[in-house]
Amino acid sequence: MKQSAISPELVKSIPLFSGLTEQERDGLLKEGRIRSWRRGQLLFRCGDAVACFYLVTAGVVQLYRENPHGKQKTLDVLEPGQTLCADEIMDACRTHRANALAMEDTVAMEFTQAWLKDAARRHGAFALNLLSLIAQRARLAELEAEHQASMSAAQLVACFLQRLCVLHELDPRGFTLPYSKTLIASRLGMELETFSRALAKLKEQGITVAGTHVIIDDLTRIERYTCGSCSVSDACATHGALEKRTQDKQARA
Amino acid sequence: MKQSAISPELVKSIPLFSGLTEQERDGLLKEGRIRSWRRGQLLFRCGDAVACFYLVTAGVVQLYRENPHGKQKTLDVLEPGQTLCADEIMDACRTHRANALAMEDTVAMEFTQAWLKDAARRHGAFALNLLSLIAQRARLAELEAEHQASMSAAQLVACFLQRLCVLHELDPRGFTLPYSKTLIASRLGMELETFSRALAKLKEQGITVAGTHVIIDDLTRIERYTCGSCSVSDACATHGALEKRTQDKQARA
DNA sequence: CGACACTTTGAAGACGATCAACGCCGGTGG
DNA sequence: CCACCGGCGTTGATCGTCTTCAAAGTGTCG
Repeated sequence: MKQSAISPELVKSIPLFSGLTEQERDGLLKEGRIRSWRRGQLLFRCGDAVACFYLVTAGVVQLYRENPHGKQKTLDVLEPGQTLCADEIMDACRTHRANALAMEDTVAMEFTQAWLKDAARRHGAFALNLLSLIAQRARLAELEAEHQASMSAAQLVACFLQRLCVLHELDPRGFTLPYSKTLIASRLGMELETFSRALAKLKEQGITVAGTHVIIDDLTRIERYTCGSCSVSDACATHGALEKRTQDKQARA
Repeated sequence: MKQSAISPELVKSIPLFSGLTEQERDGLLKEGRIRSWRRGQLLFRCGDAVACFYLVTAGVVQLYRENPHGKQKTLDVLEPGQTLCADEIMDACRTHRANALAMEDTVAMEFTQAWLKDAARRHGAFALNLLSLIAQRARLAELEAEHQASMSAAQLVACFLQRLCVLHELDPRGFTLPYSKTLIASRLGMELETFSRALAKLKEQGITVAGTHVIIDDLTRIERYTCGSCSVSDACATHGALEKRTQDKQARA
């Protein structure tokens, strides 16, 4: 196999394979099958039997679910280097819990379930990497759930924008939203109208949004969020600030 | 070590060790240290450095967190045979994300982090069991988050009671709540008052609660919840029923 | 009996969802 | 070139649900 679908740099940057020798890694990788999807196609559908483990090598994949009323909630947006279905395979549950949609033309490597389990069984390092991956995803999901429960819409949006800024290495003094507002609202689990109104409130907080252009005044304490923390307010600078403001407002009234 | 803190039956029922030989299992277990806590003591505190992996062998442990306003949210209630901190150890995060409180006099085996990682590295079966454990916990947490977001308080309570009934093998035609209402409300992420009012609404739904005594009329579709599913309404019998009722009511008005 | 923890009930308020209307823009077709 | 349309986002008004604060009820245990 002369030509690979995945660039050497991308391979090296994937934590799942760290600690393996190049031979081990390439041996594992060559068992994958390369597949492509056009923008708008589904990689799999919620309720389908879980069949494969995926490693995205190009494009963007949206994971979303619809609840009984037809409302869509976006769970995640995956970019090259990220993986799908590790948890669904390890978990006893046999069906997909979400839809996976190619938001752009997408290429991914596809592996069998047995491949994933064998790799974990055979290579101790791989098993630990996989454990770490799943545990981290679980922690983030947990943190997010706590945020949803304890923060207002405006606080959630502020958190999201700060995090976006850090994770995508955007300049806080001025950047363009990488996703549509509809998608972001869905990702944050709120209605588009609520999101829109939240943006207005943020102007007073030092976050200015006009169209798709964003300016964040104070990004000082942002690292705390990214690494997670015990207290939610510690974890999110803007959360604390807004909190205090709200209390002040109540005190005035 | 003649006397063990853990009964042979309990050991055999722990999925984490399945697929290992008895020698392997006992070899692993004997590296654990037996510790006890009195009712009301903390096993560890939110923010502490993660130090150990625990296997509860007697008693009850409450995992909870407090948010910035001092509100407590109960994350889980652990009983003998269950484990603590697997995810926190595998995850890169180095501090506990919750408090662990002994709700009764409690005994647990304590293992080092290195023990857990070595066990996963050395024993393929153990690694897969651990992956399965963490993935399942993550899935349940995700399901719960979705429930929180899409169901009313009454629906959440109904789900909880049904699940309680199944998991604790209680007789739906009449059983006593194993926890205080305050604890359950905290577990469900709602205020005690909201919980109390929700119970009243459930009377019309075939779930009668008087004091700590509960009667559930229809438990027919309960298994669907336990095994999880794509659609939330599929996953929770009462959710669907209440949903329809609400829509009917709106249609009438 | 009285103290205390736990629970219930009432009334008010905050917040987000929902419905509806409108503005903005890019594309398509006449 | 213009008219029309559809997707996207904003804004206003209303409504239901949960939280909050307050008060009263229930039970147990000394």
